[in-house]
Amino acid sequence: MNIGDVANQTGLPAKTIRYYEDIGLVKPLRDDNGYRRFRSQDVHKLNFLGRARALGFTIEDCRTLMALYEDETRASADVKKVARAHMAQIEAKIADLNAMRDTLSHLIDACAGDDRPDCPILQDLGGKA
Amino acid sequence: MNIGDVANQTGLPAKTIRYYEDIGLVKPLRDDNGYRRFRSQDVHKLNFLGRARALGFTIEDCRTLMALYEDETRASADVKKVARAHMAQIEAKIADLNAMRDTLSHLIDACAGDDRPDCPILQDLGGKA
DNA sequence: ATGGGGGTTCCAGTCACGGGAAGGTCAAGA
DNA sequence: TCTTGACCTTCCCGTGACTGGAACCCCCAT
Repeated sequence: MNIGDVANQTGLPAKTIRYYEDIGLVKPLRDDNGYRRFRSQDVHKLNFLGRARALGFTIEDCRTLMALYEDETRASADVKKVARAHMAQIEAKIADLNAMRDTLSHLIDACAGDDRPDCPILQDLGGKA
Repeated sequence: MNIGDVANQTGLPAKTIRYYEDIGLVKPLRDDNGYRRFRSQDVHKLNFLGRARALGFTIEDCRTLMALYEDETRASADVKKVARAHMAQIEAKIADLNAMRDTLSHLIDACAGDDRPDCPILQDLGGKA
């Protein structure tokens, strides 16, 4: 399979696939004309990567997870540890965003949103007073 | 005030303050020795920027908000519009993160986390089967 | 004169790609 | 056979909002 077919199958942009090769996540073969030739195991890896990325894992996490995936003697505890650390990050981010949303929500509610200049949003940003 | 004092007062790193000058958000004066000299209005602006950034507004949003802040003839509707657009982005991100968290949570719960290799997390990433 | 704690500029790196240029390759149709 | 157009290749730059670090200047106290 050429890169375009793989892009179609996996839903990953060709650019992304080339990038993943660049950083050593996949190692497709090469045809005589220089085109990348992807075996089914390459496609499988790319699907794995796509799913892991969709769950928000960093590339480095993906590298780790892939290594565990291919290591038959892994301990599931190691996988779980990576996943838990990642979930902690996600939850921290959610908490941050929720705080922002709450503040913004209050400010937006308090703002008339008409053609007059008075604006509690700007007042707050300007240091309240 | 020199940049270090301003950094202390605003809580912004000196690097960030220089960056903000670079991109034209603040325009401190210069002493003869080349040092930046910040007036109180500069400090005020930087505090404004710090708060806006803490609410997650992009730098471009900050630029817009600052312009509105300094425009006495602004309409609060314009401010509200910016804030609402930003809140929509935040909510979209929260939704994404919640979806990830839910999926991750399930997978983590299903994983024994012991020294055996069987792992539903990797199974899922590998395409379930 | 020396030391230390300011300040300055500029360059490179972050993260995970995306855009676009310049050019090679291939299969199909006129 | 020639040409068209859809592929593919590499390479370099840009993204956002900084952060780290090098190399250097300035000022005050000892």
